[in-house]
Amino acid sequence: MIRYFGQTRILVAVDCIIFGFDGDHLKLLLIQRGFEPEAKKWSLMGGFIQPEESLADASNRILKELTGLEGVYLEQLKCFGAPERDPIERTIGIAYFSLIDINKYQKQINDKYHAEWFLLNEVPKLIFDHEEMVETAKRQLRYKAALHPILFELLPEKFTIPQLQNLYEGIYAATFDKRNFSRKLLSTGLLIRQKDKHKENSKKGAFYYTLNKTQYKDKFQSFLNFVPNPESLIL
Amino acid sequence: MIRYFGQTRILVAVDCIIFGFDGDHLKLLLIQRGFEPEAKKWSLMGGFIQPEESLADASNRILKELTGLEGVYLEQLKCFGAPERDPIERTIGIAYFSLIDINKYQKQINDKYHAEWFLLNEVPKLIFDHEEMVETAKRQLRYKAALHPILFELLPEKFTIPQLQNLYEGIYAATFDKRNFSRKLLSTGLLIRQKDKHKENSKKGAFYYTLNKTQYKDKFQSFLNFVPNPESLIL
DNA sequence: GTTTGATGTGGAAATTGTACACAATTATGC
DNA sequence: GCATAATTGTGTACAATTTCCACATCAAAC
Repeated sequence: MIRYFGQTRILVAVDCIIFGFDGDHLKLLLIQRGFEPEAKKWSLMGGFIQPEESLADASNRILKELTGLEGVYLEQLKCFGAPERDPIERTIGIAYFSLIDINKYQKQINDKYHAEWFLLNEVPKLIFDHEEMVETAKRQLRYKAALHPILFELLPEKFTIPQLQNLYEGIYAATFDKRNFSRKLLSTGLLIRQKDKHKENSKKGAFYYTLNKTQYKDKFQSFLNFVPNPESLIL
Repeated sequence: MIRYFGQTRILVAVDCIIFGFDGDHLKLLLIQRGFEPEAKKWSLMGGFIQPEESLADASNRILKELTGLEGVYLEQLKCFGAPERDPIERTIGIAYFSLIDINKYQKQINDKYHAEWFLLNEVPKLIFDHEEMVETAKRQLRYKAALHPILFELLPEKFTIPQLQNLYEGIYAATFDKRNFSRKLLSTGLLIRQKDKHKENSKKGAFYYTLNKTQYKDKFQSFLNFVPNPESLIL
């Protein structure tokens, strides 16, 4: 078999930053690393890419192996390649980020796997450069969510406008006027109002909405400017 | 030396998509590949990453070795990892894209290196998945230029508003109202009007402007909405 | 001094974004 | 059963931004 001569071959890993939303707070899914070095330390979901699999295949496989998740939102984020990022051996790390509805997967994650959800501002120390990856992912999430309806990936099928606002406010650590917020969201045509109400949070109850998936696909690439006064926020 | 056991190590290459603007048209810098396979075929600037260099170092080195360019705008674009993308041996390709002022580097590129500029819509067949890389880079350029003042990286130090508009119109294959365009650009505070005029294109001459670099750094991350009617454009 | 081709500028109308306050609902406790 | 309290849902006035549109200016070339 002919190969390129005189070049160094390197390990390539995929690391997944998995964000979830429990209705109140944004969370990050972490795992205790199962092998040395840094075994038992908290880490992103990661694994080496295999000879015959594409990057997307690898990230989906790793997500499935370590958490059981399948068919969730997964997007390539950035490639990290500092020579010393893994002390054992040079490894290129390709970061993917994923958005999921926590409740949908709560059980399987807790039961079968040793993954655990952490509040986004209570993330423990992570191995290698994983904290930098998380920071990059948070920035990307804030950036993209300001323009595109990406946050619906974090919500259950049925959700309320106050929940949605809660999510946006959490992500930008800001408060938005609810009249303007709901008008803006409704004007996108992305929401379909349901007949029933969510009654846990208030006596009056809040109408459920579902996502209009056709609109979602059509408008995903448009600039929708979900965030008011973006100049005043840190994206 | 301890290493990870039982994992496959892979070649990792960096490929640079280099855009230039000659005052009239957007162009792409290509090189004739110097080794087999596909020697003499047109290719992006690429090379394997070396054991001790970071990804950014590698892309800068490759740019310098193949074109002499240094200190230009360079941004990581995406990682391409289909198993069969290089027929000789599996190689991960990390694409970077770069924006330069053609005229500033015209001589050195032509003299010392075998690189050549192609009109963006007359790009020849490229090796491997390089055409896909170019398409991805074009999309990213259109996306980012709609929001951030990135296109100034393509212009010489002194430029005119009609040149600038020409560039935007080329990138979006659209025409913009020049009154609105110049008002919008001037309102950003990014432009400093010079005393002298560019006289080649008209009898009247057009004022030169330079970039206000302080404003440029400050506002680079803001959403500046350079593009009118973004809904009607393909980004 | 007339022609010509590109440059530079302003104002009206429409749209979008922002600020702001009060009524509706119903479980709860008295 | 009635007042309370917590949360939801909605409208209007004003400001800012975006869009649309047309004419005067300049200087080289003739």
